[in-house]
Amino acid sequence: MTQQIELESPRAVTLADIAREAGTSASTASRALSGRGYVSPEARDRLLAAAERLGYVPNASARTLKQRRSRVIGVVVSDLANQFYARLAAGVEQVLREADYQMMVLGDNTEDGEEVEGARTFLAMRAPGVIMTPAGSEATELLVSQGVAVVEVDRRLANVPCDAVVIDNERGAREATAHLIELGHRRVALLGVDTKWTTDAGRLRGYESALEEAGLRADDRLIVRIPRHAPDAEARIDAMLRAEQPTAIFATNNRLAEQAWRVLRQRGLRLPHDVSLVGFDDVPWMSMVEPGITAVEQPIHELGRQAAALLLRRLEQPELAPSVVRLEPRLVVRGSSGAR
Amino acid sequence: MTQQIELESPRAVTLADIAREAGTSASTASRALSGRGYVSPEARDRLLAAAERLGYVPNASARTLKQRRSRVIGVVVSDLANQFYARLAAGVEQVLREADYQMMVLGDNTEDGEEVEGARTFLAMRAPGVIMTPAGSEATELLVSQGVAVVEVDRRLANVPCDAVVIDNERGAREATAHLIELGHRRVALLGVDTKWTTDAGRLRGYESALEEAGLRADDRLIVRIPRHAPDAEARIDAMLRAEQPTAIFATNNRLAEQAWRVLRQRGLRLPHDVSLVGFDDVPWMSMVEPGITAVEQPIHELGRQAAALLLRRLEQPELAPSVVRLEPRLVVRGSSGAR
DNA sequence: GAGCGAGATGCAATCGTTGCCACATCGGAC
DNA sequence: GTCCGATGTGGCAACGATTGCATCTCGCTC
Repeated sequence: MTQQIELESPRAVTLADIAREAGTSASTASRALSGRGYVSPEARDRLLAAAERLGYVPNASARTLKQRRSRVIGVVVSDLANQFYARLAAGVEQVLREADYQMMVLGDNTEDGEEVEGARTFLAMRAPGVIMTPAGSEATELLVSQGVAVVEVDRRLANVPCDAVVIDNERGAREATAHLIELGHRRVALLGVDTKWTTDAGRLRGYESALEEAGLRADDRLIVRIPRHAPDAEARIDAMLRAEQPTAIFATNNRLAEQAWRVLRQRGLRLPHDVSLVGFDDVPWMSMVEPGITAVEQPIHELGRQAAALLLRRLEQPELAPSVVRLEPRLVVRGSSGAR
Repeated sequence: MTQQIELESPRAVTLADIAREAGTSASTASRALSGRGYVSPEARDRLLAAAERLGYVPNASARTLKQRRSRVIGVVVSDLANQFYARLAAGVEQVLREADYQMMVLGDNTEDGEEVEGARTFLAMRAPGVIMTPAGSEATELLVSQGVAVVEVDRRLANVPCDAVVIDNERGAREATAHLIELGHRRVALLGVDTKWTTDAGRLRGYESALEEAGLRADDRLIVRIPRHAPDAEARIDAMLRAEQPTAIFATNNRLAEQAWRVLRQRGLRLPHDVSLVGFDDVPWMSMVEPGITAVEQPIHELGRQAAALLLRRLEQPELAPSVVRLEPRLVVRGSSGAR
């Protein structure tokens, strides 16, 4: 209870301290603790004991400075509060941790400049690699030009060669749309994001190709592209519903699905009786609401794990040709999609 | 298209490089870029231009090594994939970013040792401060003993004095329980976590005191304490429901609420007709299911923001007495709680 | 015209770790 | 008895930014 708290933070224990304690030089201490180079068993034991006794914690900055690269992997996601990105980050962390790397997350690259800012931060820290869900190509290019390994995940935007892990968006969207068409729907609205991301493009393509296969024409008025963070997203969805009277909606991400769902509820429209709804990206609430929401399930955790694994592989073999891993989504049919 | 990619990563630009470029010494370059000390306007301009031209990125490790502290704040949360922690981290990041600090998240301190491991990582990086939702007291104590500022958030576990930001759990739980009692419930079950965390203790206390105020006795058989990550959580809840036939359930976190909800649905029990349900921590699905779940809403984002703000304050004024900020929760009544 | 302080700059040391190099020792091979 | 390779160890110079101190030049004051 009368525990004495040191107000002056004691200067941290250094290699020199434990070397002195064990009666060796700092070089030998370094070798003993890092396991590189020759050290006699006796010296090693003494040094390890001394390190333990003094509570030695190696100074990461000094090591990074000397070795010119750290063990911190940068991770940039668009929005940590969105379950998609949070689960992705969790997957990445698992694998990195096993390989004894640290993960440094920047959780919000919504504003364009921030992403480049983040890249600069990772350069400053001499991170050997960065994993990101890119918002633009600039950051990736900067990093790659400085010799940092980059893995793009979920979408691809870079104009320079780099590894990537993505979902087969086109196929997922095609299956979702085909499912609605099979149920008899002919007026299927698409809610998309107004970006140049490959996710959106792929999902749009899948939608269009499903229509085409069924001999239907895509109708531009049924396609709503909403900017990220648009405050009037729900109003736009509502307006389209009123104007176009689609019999089904395909929402291409979990946010849009939620917004569409809220609009439908507010309007008193019944799922699937009045309108059918299919989402892309299955999140927990979709299996909890009544009826459940039919959705394209993505292996998000695996997406993160693979991205980390790919990055680690590249760090070991920098000369490898860039590879793109494509993971398959899966349509989960629930009650929100019904026959017309 | 024929873009040449440098395979040998060019050694990064250093202060010495831009000093040479501008015809000054490295010292002057340092002063110009950091804004500390005298530099003539002309020299400054030349140096800034040179830095810009060469794409200078300061080496964070060198700076940290020399200054003996970094600008990285460690953040440790229990489970990034849980919306509670993800939103907390998002709040923290916002404030840190404004103050030009980096956030380093460790997203999973479920296993006891990992937390201490994380603390060691932050020590190695010479992080000036750490924010965490502690799982044990060891990590905090280690950090504090080494002069690192620590803010505990959501719960308090340390045996050493440190700042904290918490929710008034007792009050939230009391209100939730009182609400059920007012509706006529006499057999209110409590689903808690089997830990020594102050969150659980506070919520349990609130529950008990509400019962007491109403002249009721807490019945141990109605109190289920489930270990974190117990695989049989739903089975236990189910067993208690069958054995004790409570008329209402108070689930003290969002996971337990979800699990209870699933059990009720599976059993075909109707909310609130057969059983009432109130949760602690309002997450999106609770307002989406039908009926909506009555829940104690916590200002999570604010919790994160305050924790970061408190940490920043302490970094500026290390001598300040530790303070504990208590934020107020709010009961949101929805359809899942009804009259007995 | 001596003295002083503000303005501006560079030198050199330092932060803690690593790794190259030189040196020492010893057993064994020729 | 050399010579050699395998072991072990310590010295020393980096890595790149910062900073206390010394230095130097002005412009002023008295």
